[in-house]
Amino acid sequence: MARPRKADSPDIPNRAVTAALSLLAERDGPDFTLAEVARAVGCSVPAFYNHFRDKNALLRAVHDAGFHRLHDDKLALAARTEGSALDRLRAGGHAYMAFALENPALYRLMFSPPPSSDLEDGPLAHDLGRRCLDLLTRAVADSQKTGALPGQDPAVVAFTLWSAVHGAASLILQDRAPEDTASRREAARIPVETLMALITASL
Amino acid sequence: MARPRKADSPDIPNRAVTAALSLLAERDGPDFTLAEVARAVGCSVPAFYNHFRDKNALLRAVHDAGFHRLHDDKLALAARTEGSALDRLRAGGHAYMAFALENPALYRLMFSPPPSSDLEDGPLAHDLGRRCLDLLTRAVADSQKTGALPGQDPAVVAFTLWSAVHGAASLILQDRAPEDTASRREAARIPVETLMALITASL
DNA sequence: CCAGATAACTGAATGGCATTAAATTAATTT
DNA sequence: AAATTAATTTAATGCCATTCAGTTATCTGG
Repeated sequence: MARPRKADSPDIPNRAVTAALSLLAERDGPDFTLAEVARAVGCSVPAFYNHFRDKNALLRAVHDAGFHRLHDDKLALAARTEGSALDRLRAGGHAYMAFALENPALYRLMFSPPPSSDLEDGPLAHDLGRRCLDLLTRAVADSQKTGALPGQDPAVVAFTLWSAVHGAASLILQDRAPEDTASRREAARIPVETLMALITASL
Repeated sequence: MARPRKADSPDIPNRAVTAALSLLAERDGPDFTLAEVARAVGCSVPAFYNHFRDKNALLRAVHDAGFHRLHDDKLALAARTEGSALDRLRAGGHAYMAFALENPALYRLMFSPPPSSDLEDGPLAHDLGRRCLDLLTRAVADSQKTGALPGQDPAVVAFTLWSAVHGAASLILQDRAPEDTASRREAARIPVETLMALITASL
């Protein structure tokens, strides 16, 4: 099916994803039109359909690209940071919030996954999110070795912490943080520190 | 502007909201068409525009109705439950998760608010969510009187807890809970209990 | 009860946008 | 170089929100 294209061929799929990422970054809303993507890529709209089943397929590709970025650019970096296990947990939390605030539209897309009209749904998307969660689970397990969170299942704690930072990011991006927080950056810092305080209180 | 209508008039706005709530409950996706709403209400599509500026205005009304339900049917009830402050906190958490699981499409709409093409944006929507958050803040403050969470700002803790349950609900509705949880109900129970364990550990 | 004003309603456009269809061009194979 | 296949394009098609122009119902004051 995927006949090799001419070497200097525009490589429409990658360029479409890149263009969509740019459009998401420019606008605040998650809505761009296929015509815009096609114009940015330099092809006509129907040509797009030779590379993606439909618009949702593109959105899902962008969704996956977002998780790759989150994992590689932020979380993996934070996990490699010097310091105690709890420090890495804190760094990961702040890195996560920073990613959400820097890429609001992309973040929203990553967590309002477009309906998969495709049969092979779960595998990749699931694995990508899973890899991010695994990073977190490991940090939790390491923290437990230092005495924190005694007797808890690290996977359960990791999911709860992920829920908390995701929920906070989601609410802040909707301007639903308490109105007395001066800036989004501050609103994003507070829940992470509060969670860390809860965790250290269990020592 | 709002000329009083004939007494037996169909009261299109309320019926439209009710119809939209039904459609959201039936379908899983958040997408219904104005024609469907109009048919359920028993009027033509353009008649709809005499009562709502546009479709987003209806979505915002449904959004608000969702917060009313959440507050009145669930959270206020849980806040009145017998038991210690921590028990009420736990009951509120479970009630919140139950609401999300029972009304998935409505819940998603409540937390992906449609763009407000209306100038008077924030007040009501904000106040409704705020009232829910206030309930939670009060429960946290009461819990602190019994020695939990010493030295923390109750408003900050409340927002963090809300973030956590909202994030968990959001992830579970996307089938992003760890795949080893047997059912959604169980997946919804676990994060609330984990948070309660963290809180009681601070005693 | 009636004439005029005003609001609510309806069927028929309009227009944006995703998706398809039919036809054309380019590339690859033999 | 002819034939097969893939990639692309222009021109539909269709769904749906929104708007128009005209019509009917309701209310007001005489």
